[in-house]
Amino acid sequence: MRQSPPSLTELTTYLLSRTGKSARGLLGARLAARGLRLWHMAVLAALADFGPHAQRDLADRLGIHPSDTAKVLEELSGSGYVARERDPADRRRLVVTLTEEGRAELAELTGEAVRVRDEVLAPLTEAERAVLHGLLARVHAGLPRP
Amino acid sequence: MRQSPPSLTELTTYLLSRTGKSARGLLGARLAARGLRLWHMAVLAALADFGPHAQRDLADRLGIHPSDTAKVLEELSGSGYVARERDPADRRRLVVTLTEEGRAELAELTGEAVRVRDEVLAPLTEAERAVLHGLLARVHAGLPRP
DNA sequence: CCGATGTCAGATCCACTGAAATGA
DNA sequence: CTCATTTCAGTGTATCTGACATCG
Repeated sequence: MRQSPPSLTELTTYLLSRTGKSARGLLGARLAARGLRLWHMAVLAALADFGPHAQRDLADRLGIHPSDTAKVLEELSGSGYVARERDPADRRRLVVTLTEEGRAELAELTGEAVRVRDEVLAPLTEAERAVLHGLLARVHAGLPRP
Repeated sequence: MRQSPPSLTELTTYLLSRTGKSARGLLGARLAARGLRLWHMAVLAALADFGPHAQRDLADRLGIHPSDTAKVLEELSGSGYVARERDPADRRRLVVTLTEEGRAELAELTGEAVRVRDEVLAPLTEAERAVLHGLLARVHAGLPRP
């Protein structure tokens, strides 16, 4: 009686939506336990990978609405994960930098994401997980900008 | 500048979440153009696959909150896609049946889902899409019931 | 441009009503 | 047979979230 309708499970669109929602929900719950949400992690990752950003550039890169970046950064700053400083070359700009605490926290969050992956992908072998990851990476790279 | 942080794209959890959100968003937009949402499609699919249901059984199967099924069914009934009748054996129960119009509409919606799939999975070959579908189906089958 | 606040829609969930079945 | 309990459908409320608009 708990079986999903085959009319839906035949649709890759549906499977993507469902599995994605589970992954999102599980990771979100673990971040929430640390007082963070998904955007916080995305910001930390962007700073770790690409170095300091102006706020606007962060918003552009991640697709966050510019109105919402201030709050996210305010919270990250309050926890000491990022620092905001004036750009000495252009003193109008606020440059956001990842702190050591922020880098350490990102490592923790990455560990949580890995645990969520292991949970969600439990039915798959290691080799299958790698195949899935490769396919999803190509799909993701081809997605239209939001 | 629009590149996603590798720290995130290395995480299958993130890719699942992102691609899933795209799929959900694209399909949701197409359903919205027809005045429907994802739950409406799920209900039509369940009725097509498993035959008439009492409302409560529909809610159980799909994981919809029972409070929300009434509104979804009201809307589907208003469009003539489902019919509701009292169960003569238990007059509390409303038995929901898919109409011919509902079956036709479900076929249309399925077509939309296929077009969304082709759009999202554009970077993959046919064979790769089949592999992805098979992996996702196993992942989906292993997900805990919400 | 930056930051803060407000709004709006969507989803989920809980509490309650009223009708009907069930069983001690 | 009666009465308390349970089940079902339906309504409304509350909360949370994400995305966007407005204003200083």
